[in-house]
Amino acid sequence: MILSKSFGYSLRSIIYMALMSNTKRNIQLQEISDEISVPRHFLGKVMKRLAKNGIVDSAKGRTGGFMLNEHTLSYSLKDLIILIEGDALFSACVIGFKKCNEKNPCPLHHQMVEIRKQILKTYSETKIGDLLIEDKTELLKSLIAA
Amino acid sequence: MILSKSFGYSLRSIIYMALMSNTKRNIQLQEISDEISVPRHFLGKVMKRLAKNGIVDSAKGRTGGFMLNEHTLSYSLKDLIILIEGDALFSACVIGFKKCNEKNPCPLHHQMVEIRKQILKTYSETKIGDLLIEDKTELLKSLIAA
DNA sequence: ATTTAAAAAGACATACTTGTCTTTTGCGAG
DNA sequence: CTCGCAAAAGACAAGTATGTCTTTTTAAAT
Repeated sequence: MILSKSFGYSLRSIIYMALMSNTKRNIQLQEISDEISVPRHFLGKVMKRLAKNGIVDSAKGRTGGFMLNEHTLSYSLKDLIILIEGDALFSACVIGFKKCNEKNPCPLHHQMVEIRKQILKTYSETKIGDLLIEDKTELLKSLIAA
Repeated sequence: MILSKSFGYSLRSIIYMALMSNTKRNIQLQEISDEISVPRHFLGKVMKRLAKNGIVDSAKGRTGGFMLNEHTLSYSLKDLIILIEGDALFSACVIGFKKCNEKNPCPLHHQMVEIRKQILKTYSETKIGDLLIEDKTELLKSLIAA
């Protein structure tokens, strides 16, 4: 798969929270993992990472949980991917050359430059909030169906 | 990394063999792994797979080794990637939806369709032989430098 | 203050990719 | 025919992503 499961879980969780944030302030891990059908404790680690890096907020204690903040939906896919996967997807040579660049290109370098240009453009321009389509019911259904 | 090490090793080996096929008929695993600096036995498994699937030929015994065949350089990057990595890169939903398609798209579906269109085009149109640039010395140097 | 319930943290298990080592098989050289 | 050397094959280890379980920390509710 192009992107990791951790990334998929992150994105689905944030979208789920965005859909629910009208009705509730805090959303618990249990609810998210139940609703989008992902392993609870593994998701916990992923969410912790999002929280530590300010993508979402979190609160401990009795009425604790996770919540979006004013920036969450403004982060781009690229931001989220780099946080979860690192930047190898955008920078590392696809066939593992340590020093692969314009002056010392690997045999695939020129092809990859073009591909990455488009990937980077799409992932940079697409904000998480852009994924919130009009039909909320349909969006929720697709989140759960995964 | 977008593509696996196995794929990188495959491609580098084939290109190395292409560069050497003027002077020798068979090239041994030992030589390839020495020259392009990859783990010998791991490369053995990769080459075995290439041989089993007809991408290259192989011969056992005293003067054995690997050799290109008349089709090797005509295979596309896509052929090689699918053989080594499977087709998930081209088909699987990037955030893991089991049933992700036009009618039931994941939130990233439309963005990914465009990206994959270009990836598929580039990987399909690029034959392994297309990577054999004019300057053989430069090409060999880049193979070894990885 | 005590209890309760949540995230945070950490130990451990599983699956897959990558890497190492040894044994088996097969073919050409002598 | 026998020997040597190559690929082929298989057992095993390391590293990483993923998944499970338990303990610790923290804050609200009572």
